[in-house]
Amino acid sequence: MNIYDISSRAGVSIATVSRVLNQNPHVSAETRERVLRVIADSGYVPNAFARGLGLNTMRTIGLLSPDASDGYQAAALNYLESSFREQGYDCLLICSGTSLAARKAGVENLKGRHVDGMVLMGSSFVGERPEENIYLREAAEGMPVALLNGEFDAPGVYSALCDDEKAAREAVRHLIEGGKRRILHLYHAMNSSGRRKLRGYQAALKEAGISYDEALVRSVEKDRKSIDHVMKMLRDMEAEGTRFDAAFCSEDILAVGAVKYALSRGKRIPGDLAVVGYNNSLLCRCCEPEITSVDNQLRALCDHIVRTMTAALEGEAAQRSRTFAGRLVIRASTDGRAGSGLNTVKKHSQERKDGV
Amino acid sequence: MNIYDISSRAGVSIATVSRVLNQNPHVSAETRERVLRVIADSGYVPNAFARGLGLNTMRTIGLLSPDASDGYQAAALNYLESSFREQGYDCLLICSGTSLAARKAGVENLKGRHVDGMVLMGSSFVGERPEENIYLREAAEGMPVALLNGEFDAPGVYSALCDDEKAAREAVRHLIEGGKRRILHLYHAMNSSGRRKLRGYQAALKEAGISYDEALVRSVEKDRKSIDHVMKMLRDMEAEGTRFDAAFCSEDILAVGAVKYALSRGKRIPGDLAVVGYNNSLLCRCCEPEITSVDNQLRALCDHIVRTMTAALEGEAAQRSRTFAGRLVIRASTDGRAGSGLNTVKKHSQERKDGV
DNA sequence: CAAGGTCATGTAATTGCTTACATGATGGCA
DNA sequence: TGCCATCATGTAAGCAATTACATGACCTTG
Repeated sequence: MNIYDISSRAGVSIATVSRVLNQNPHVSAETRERVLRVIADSGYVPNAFARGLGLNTMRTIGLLSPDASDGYQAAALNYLESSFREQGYDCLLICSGTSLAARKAGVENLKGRHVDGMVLMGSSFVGERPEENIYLREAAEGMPVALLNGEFDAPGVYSALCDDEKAAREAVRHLIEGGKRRILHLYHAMNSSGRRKLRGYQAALKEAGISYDEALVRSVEKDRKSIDHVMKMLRDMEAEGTRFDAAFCSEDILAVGAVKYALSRGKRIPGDLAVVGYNNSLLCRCCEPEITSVDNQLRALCDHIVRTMTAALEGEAAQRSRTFAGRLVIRASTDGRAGSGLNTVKKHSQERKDGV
Repeated sequence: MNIYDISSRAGVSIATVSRVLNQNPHVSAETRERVLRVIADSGYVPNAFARGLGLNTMRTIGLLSPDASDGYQAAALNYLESSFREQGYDCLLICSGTSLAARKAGVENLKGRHVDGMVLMGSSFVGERPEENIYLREAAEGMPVALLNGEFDAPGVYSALCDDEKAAREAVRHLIEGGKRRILHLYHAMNSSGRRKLRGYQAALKEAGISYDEALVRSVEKDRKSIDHVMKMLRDMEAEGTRFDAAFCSEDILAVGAVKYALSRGKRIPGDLAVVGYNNSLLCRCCEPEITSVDNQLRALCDHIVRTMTAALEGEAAQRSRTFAGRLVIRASTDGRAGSGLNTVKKHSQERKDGV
């Protein structure tokens, strides 16, 4: 069943059928109706590949997620896909895994698929070494590339990110204001966002006159075992004589581990150990006490990416990069007075704008 | 840059270039190498649309997820995509939303895209009314359709599902063995899986000689507000004089709400209120006490779907439907002795096989 | 040495659309 | 009435691959 079948059944040429399919106004109402009836009767669906070949686009965006099962990326995925579809673009998904080689293969896969643009999710796409920035060739060749939570200044590369440094500084400052001095920083990856968080952590310590102690900064894998890993690590640290009274974590799941550790040792929260997470995911509400966390404005980041990507695809000028301020959502893990459901939003700092 | 450019630069015909691209053995080693070098130098990438037009496939599977931000569907998505890609299929993602109209539009979108097959995620795709089974036309027209956690007996429809009825019966039996008699059933959707769970709940009550009380069966929206909704609902129920000593929930997030309710009222868990969730998601481990939950073998379901889908696409015979047994993972919310990390697996029932 | 087989390579048809350009009908207006 | 603008419609040339079939070189073998 193709456009020729429809044209002969309707007694018109294929050009007319095509016009009907594409809402071209140069068709009489009568003819249009007849063609539409034939199409409906026959269950004809235009061949998308042929259309793509002629137009050189199938209106597809590639989404590359190192780990779509992660709550944060899943939420982003869901929101990005819906938004792009609203704009008439469908999304091809690649869950690459986190290794550089796998992510690179993902980018090449998307290129081979001739997607119109691609969105790379997560801060691991901005590397310090040039070979880590695996999308630059594609961007240079004219395919718009958007980074969610990463920033790279190059033509064709668009990005939206949270001001993690500032958010981290505020989070750690909040712990210090609660009287904490020995503050752990548990992180899961020292990628671009991880580096920004670390800088914020260090800045907050510095402004409070607390010296930076490398022994308090530890990395933990982020997966289903993270809770147990964190518990074990903190137990070992205390056994070795390392003291701490708070934890600033780069991910909510690590914060859950810290809370569970405190509970397992009979420590009071936040009295003996105050805990801050990052991403303000569902997990924060599930813990008891509930966990203070940084909301990094995922919706706003995604909105910006969809806007700039569609603008770029339609040849309009688009702001290359935009930074959004995080919000510290204060809960019981840092504030004994905070009851369930009565979350306080600490800061709502102004947005900063960059690029064009 | 197309196959003609490559062929003229390499001094061969387009057929030879095509042969090199497709690993056709009828090319001399020397020629092959020359062509590959030209391709590498020029950065040529074959046009996927033209290829798709000729072959009438772009090796794409459509994944339709009503809500990809849900932890369960996200995990399925991630695993399905990786597995399909290993088999040489890329995935087009549609996050439709849950309404029937939206899901139907999603199916039609995928059909228009000419995907090779589609996977519909979630039990809402099996309806009691015929018009709810929105994929039957596509299946009849020859596109394989796979249902994750749903079952429908028709040619071209493949499915993998958890024996929710049995799993629910075991879960409720476990509560009864713990001495509970007034067992709530909190559910989020009365779709095919919801109906199976309800039947299991009723069966367990019946075999224990406990009469079924409709007042204990309540529905709750599943979203970020679910915790608060459940808390409020249970508070109201108790205020109205409804008594209960356990809760069997169709989703982990609802179980979290039940646990939080108990904590907020100073009730002991599991003494005053025992709680069972469903899906064995990360949330179960975050709560304190940790939550007993049904693991419905997502990996196995996904594996079966990938296997049958690829078999169907390659024209091989494939088992149409397969049911997997759930596993009850016992934690502290039903068993005071269960410590963190020391989870017990209650049952590991045999699998049942159906269809061909 | 001729016939025939093997193998690398080329030619050209095919896939199903979009669209620039051609055509022809109709109607208004001088 | 004749000319031209307008508009519906048709013709045919792309788009960039795959692949059936043709060709011709070379080798084997009777």
